[in-house]
Amino acid sequence: MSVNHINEVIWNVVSLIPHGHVATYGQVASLSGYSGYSRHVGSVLKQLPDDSRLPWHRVINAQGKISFPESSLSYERQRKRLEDEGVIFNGSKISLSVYQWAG
DNA sequence: GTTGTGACTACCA
DNA sequence: ATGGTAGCCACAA
Repeated sequence: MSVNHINEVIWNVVSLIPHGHVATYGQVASLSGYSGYSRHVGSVLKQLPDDSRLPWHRVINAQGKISFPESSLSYERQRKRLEDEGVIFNGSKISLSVYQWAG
């Protein structure tokens, strides 16, 4: 499979994450049909333009946290977007109830 | 071909 | 809970 295809399915899966919900990099990779490509998911999101309409902020790591240092601006940006959607944070971790959205 | 790197994970002490 | 470590896979030097 070409890399183009991988990116396309990843974009598609990310776009399907419902408002107010989140998915892990691993989940996105698996649902895209590319289990084990979690790191690549992060790579794809990193390359998105700032004006992208993709809900990249709904993708978090397996620890239920945002994959940015809490001191960073990126962290603040992602966290604010999630909280604006009603996602609850327990410290730096996200409430478990929002994990189930597919399957 | 090798090495280092990353918005990752699972496992183990 | 937390830090270290070893897999993981694509990509750029």
